[in-house]
Amino acid sequence: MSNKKRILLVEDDPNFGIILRDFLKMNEYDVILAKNGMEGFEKFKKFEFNLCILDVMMPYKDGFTLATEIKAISPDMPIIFLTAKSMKEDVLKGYKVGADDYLKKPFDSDVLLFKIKAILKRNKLSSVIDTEETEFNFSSFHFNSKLRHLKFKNESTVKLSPKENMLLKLLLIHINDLMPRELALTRIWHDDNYFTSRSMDVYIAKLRKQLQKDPKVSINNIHGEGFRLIVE
Amino acid sequence: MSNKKRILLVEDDPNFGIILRDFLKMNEYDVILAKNGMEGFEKFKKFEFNLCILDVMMPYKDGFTLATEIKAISPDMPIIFLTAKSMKEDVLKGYKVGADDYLKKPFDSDVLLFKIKAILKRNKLSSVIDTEETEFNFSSFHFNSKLRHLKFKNESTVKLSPKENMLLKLLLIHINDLMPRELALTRIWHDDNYFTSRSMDVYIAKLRKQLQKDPKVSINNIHGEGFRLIVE
DNA sequence: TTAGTTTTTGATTAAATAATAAATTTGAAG
DNA sequence: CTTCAAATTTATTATTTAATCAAAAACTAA
Repeated sequence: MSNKKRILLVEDDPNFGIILRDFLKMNEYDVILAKNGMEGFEKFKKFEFNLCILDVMMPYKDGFTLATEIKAISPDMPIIFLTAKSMKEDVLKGYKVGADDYLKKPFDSDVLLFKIKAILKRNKLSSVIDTEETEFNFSSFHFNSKLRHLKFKNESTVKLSPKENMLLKLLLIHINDLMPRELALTRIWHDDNYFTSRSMDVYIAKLRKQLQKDPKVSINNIHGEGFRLIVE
Repeated sequence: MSNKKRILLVEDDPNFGIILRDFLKMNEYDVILAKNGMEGFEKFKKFEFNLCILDVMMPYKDGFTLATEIKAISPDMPIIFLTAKSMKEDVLKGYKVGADDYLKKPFDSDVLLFKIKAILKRNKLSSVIDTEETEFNFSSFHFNSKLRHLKFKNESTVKLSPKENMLLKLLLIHINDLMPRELALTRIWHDDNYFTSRSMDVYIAKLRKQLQKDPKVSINNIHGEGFRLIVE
């Protein structure tokens, strides 16, 4: 499992975009590149990111508009803008939209790396007190996703691995409803291929082993679609 | 009582310093102006601030040195550097020292206001996990983090080293809950790499040795996440 | 300076987690 | 009913993270 930080890079100049993507990859980041605001927003919704680097001037949808849409979904998503211009209006507009930082092209790549590091560092810390739901009760189970603990009735607590934990959480968010395969694969494995799909099946099996303690709880497969956590 | 945010402004050019101070005051900030690094550090120790704005090039003590001293006392104090130069080395040095942002003179005052606003906003959150508490009682232990004393029942008091002390305090703030590795590494070691992480493990072992006196107290690892001080 | 303490470093071992492979079973479509 | 893709399961291997230990280095106070 890689716990590299994940960056969404949206840049319409293909040459610059690809070289920047490769540079960031060399520095231990997982990077998804999109070539305009439209595509960037699709990628943003599909995968999970720790940081977005957005070019300001792009066809179809500019960086500011995209940033606004991203912030509507994830208000705390850190955003760095890249721009050729450095006009006051643009800088201010960027800060209004909630930019964490600003880089004027051409920029020094080491400076970019430091900005990324600094921003990710403070975001990690603020997540300590984040408001995300961590406690779930369903049937006779109690589940704490921060501590990765699953407890059945008054039996001793079972520790879940990170992947088991995330998968159970995703299933619970969709409780009694379809949790699409694709969703888990893109959110947890950040990829959707034969092997990650097999891997996910292994984890479904592991969760089933835990959940079968309670006859009222089960994970159903919906052939070709995904899974459903059923609680009577 | 005024709940204005308090800013320490350190700037050696008196004309520029005074006009900047007045501009910030007009914008509802309480500003203390110091005219060099030496005086800035005195003022910093004397008063309490929410943000520091430091000129880089100053006589007696430059901005970087001052920032380092400030960070030694208040690791989370937000700092904005002002500089005439915008050389790569300076920018990088600033980020290494822990700058939150950087402004090249001459800068636009509205941009500065936005940066201040953005930085104070995100720092408000992280201050939630700051605590002034110095006395902790847990199970049969009594811990005084100011004196760095740990006492078990009526055994003689054990003196903790500074690092042991800070680590125990962080664990206690998160008692029975996850204390993320990264939190301790950034708060105590100010860096997050292989070696600081090893060092932290050594200190966890040292604390465990002390805490094992009480069977009701233990430090659990949560693989890949951090540690948990458990008190039954 | 020196002795004592604290901290870092680096190697080694152990434990936890994840990926992969393969054999088998299930389900849907024609 | 047959066939093929999808899902399940178990076993094995690989990777990542943590614990431990001891020596070296850095620091501190007399």
